[in-house]
Formats: sequence, structure tokens, C-alpha cells
Amino acid sequence: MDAKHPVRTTEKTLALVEELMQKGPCGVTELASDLDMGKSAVHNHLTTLQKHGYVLKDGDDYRVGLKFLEVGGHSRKSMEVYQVAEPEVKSLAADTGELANLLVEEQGMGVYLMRAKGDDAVDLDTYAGLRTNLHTTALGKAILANLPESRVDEIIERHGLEQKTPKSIGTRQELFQVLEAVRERGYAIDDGERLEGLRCLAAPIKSSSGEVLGAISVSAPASRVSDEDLHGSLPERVLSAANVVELNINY
Amino acid sequence: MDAKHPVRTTEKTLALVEELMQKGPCGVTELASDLDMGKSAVHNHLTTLQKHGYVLKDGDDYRVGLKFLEVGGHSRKSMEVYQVAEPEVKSLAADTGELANLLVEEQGMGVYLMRAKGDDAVDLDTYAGLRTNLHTTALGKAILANLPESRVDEIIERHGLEQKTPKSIGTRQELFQVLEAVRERGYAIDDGERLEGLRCLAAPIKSSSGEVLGAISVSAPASRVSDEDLHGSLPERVLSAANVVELNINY
DNA sequence: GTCACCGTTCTCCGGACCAGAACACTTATT
DNA sequence: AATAAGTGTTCTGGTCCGGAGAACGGTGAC
Repeated sequence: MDAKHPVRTTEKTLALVEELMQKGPCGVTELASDLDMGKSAVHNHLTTLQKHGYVLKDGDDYRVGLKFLEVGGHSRKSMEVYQVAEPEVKSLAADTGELANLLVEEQGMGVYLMRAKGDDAVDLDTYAGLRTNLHTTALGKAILANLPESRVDEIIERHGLEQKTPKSIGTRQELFQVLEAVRERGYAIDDGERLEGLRCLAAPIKSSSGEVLGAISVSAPASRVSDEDLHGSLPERVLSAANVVELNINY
Repeated sequence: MDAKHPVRTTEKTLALVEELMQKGPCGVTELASDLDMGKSAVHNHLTTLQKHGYVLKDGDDYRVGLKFLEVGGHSRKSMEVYQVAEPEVKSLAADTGELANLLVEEQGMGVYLMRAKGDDAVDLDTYAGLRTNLHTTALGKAILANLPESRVDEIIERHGLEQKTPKSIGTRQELFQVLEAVRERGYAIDDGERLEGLRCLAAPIKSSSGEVLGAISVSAPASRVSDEDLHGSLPERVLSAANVVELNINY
């Protein structure tokens, strides 16, 4: 569902924020030339954003402010799946010693709500708020496997099936085969698809009505996860964590 | 420094976001009457925000989306003080078993960058991104005590000295006395000022040039913090954590 | 001293925002 | 089953505001 009458001025503001986020702190002139806007326009937008805390001036450069974290943090905090899953993801990380994650779907993309590091956890470049294509991670596949087929097709239509690595899923047919396997097993696996040498295992969180609310995962280097682990003790732990969350959500 | 030529359209968008955040999910008509805007205007803004992921439609209601978390999370991740302090705050929480926090100053307000819970931690309503007046918390006082006096006056001028509780600091003179004591001790204390029965102890993080970059704290119920702890073992731990961060930032 | 660059300010016109009315739909009431 | 009152959405035209471009003030290089 697209905006029939988009507010162009607002879109310019948002483009500015996006550009500022990607480039890091930078000046008025540079932003103006990147976005094909006049310097005065860029300046007006930036000072307006600054007035409300969304942007800060650092010397002569501007950078995105923490107001975004306030709004985003508030939004996250008010999500039931986050409130309930947060302690479980933490204890999953503590128990396994690895990196544990919580992902939800929003507008066809995966959004990391949190990550918790165990004592031996690898340090990935994921962070709370990061967006990712659903078909490229175990977390995303666990979610896709529990969405109606029509929804999955919409998502493919909208975001495509970009191949992050040669191992990535590249066709609709391949994806649906994988999702069928995920449904049978009850959990999804990523064996080096996203990052060479990294194994992930993810389980969906479903409401009592069968709707998928998110997914929980553990990520670990292949050197620490044997093939037996990958289909034995690890799924057990992740599924158990997801199950606890489901029980707590459904009271 | 105020915007000389604010972009009014953008300000309307931001007001909408703010209202949506405070009220939680709600409909077009309600937002329109709250903000004294026409329904069509509200609708145009919301669909525009939705198109970019900043707002979502949930049935007939709209709510803030996680795009804010993406931008805010990115902004936080790119802050050196966060990168360096994050593991230290976590281990401070693990060691003490209590709630540990990291705060930075932005535009005269305190912004929580993270919180880490130890095994016995109290569950406050703070969250990453939350803003607070600096003079009402130990964290804020630790920061104010290390800002130039002129800066502190600017902040008082801009944000006032709102009294959250009867114990809160209410006058400029009182504040400066407290800040002087903080400078002498090297750490700041909040003994039930923010919340009855809650004790906090905070230490500043300073760069090699003496500039204050943020503050680290531990919050615990008074029942678990004796007066000796409050001036003995606890400051030692918090100061040590802050010190490690300082050393790592300054290489 | 000169130049080249920056961020900021100013003015005026073309175009975009938005009030208000109409529409499609759902739900409650009679 | 007809009505009414609520919702979100669409449409249009008039008015007001966003922004191009030029001018200004400051800073740093050479």
C-alpha cells in the first residue's frame, strides 16, 4: 500500500536523515550535492531537525542525534514480544555462551530487536534496529516458514531474493523447499550462508492462534558447533527458549 | 541556536510522531483533533512515514515503526563511548548483581545509551534512548560536575530545574554545591531523589583532554546498599569501571 | 592580500500542503 | 433492513510556504 499523496517535504527530510546516517557526520554542502538540493534547503531541514533533537551539530558538521533512539527504544519497549522474550534471549546467550538474537518482521524485512552475548560469543556487526532480508538468515527463514504463502510471495515481490553470498537462496522454488523443511523440523538453519564459518539456528515464536510473532536464534562459529550439535542439543535449547516465550505471551 | 527558517511541514511530521509515540497506536481522526490538523493532512503524513518504515498500519490504527530503532541504533553504535563502555557496563552489572547504566549528554539532556541487569537487578522503567533531566540523577550530576560552569548555566536556562520529587535539587545554588562535592569525591550519589528507596552511584567518563564523555552508574535498592557500601566498596567498583573505559578510549 | 571554501541569511516566485467536502466501508441502533 | 454515526481514504483548488540562487560573514591555505 503506497502513499497516494506523499508529503514531498517530509520525504526530503527523511532522505536527509538516511544520507546522514550512511555517510556519518558531514557538512551542508556535501549533503546538498549528494541529494541534489540547494544549500539553503538542506540547512533549513537540518536546523529544523536539530531543534527537535533528531540531528546535532558537531563543529561544522551535522550528525544524527539520539532522539531516534528515544523513539525507537520506546517503540521496542512497548512490543509485547520484546518484553517477554528479552530475558529468555539473555539466558539463552548465557547458557550457550554464544550470541543469541531476537528478530521480528516488519514490512517484509527482518528487524533485530536485540542481541545478547554469552561469554564466548562471536562479535557480528548486527545491532538492535538493523534490517536484513528475511531469506538470508536462519531467523528470517523461521519467520517466513510460518507466514501464509501469499504473504511470502508479496515479500519476494517487494524485496526480491538478493544473494548475499554464493550459498544464498536465489529462487522462489528453492526458498519454498527450504521453508517446507523448516516447518517439518520446527527450526531453521543457516550453515555459512550469511557469513563463511558461521552457523545459526533459529526457532519461531508463535501466538496461540498460530501467527508468527518473531524468532529467536543462536549464532556460533562452525568450529564450536558439531553436526550433532546442529541437529541435537542446540535445537533443543533454542526451541525450548522459544517455547517459554510462547507460553508467557499466551499466559 | 534555533532554526531561523524552520520547515513547518517537517515539524508537523515530527509532532505527529511524538504524539503517536506518547499515545500509542491510534487512528487518523484522533490524531487530527489532538494536533489541530485536518484528517487529510494527517493521513498524507502518516502514509508518507509508512512508505519509509517510520510508521506502520495495524488494522485501522497507526503506530511508530522500528525504522527509528534502526537509525537510533546506528547512531549509538557509531559512538566511541558506547563501543568502549558497553562491555564494562555489562561486567559491572554482572559483578554487582545490580542495574548498571550508561548515560551521555545531548543538547542539555541526559540520554541513556544502555542498561545492563545483574542477577538481582531492580527493574526500573529506564530504557535505551530515554531522556532525563541531568540534575535529577546521579549519572547526570556526574556529567554536570565536569562541564564548564557556563555550560551548566546554559542547561539550567534551557531546561530549568524541575523537581521530580521533594528531595530533588531545586535551585542553582544548591546544584552548584552538590556539583562541587561531586568533583571532590570523584563520583555522584542519588539517595532516593529520583525514586524513594533507590540508591544510585555514578562516575564520569573523561577524555584525556578532560572533556566529559558520559557517565556510568549502578542503581540498587537501599535495602541492599549500606552506608558503608555507598562510600566504600561501591564507588571503588564504579570508578574502576569508568577508569577502564577512559583508558581504552585514550588508548 | 588573495582566493577558495565553508555555513548561514535573505528574497521572491512556483508549486506543494492541506481544509473541507465527498466517498466507501464498518458497526450500532432502531 | 434501513438508518445513522463513526471510521479511514480520496479529491480538488486556493493559499501559503519551501527552496533556488545570490549575497554575506568567517576561516584557513598559500
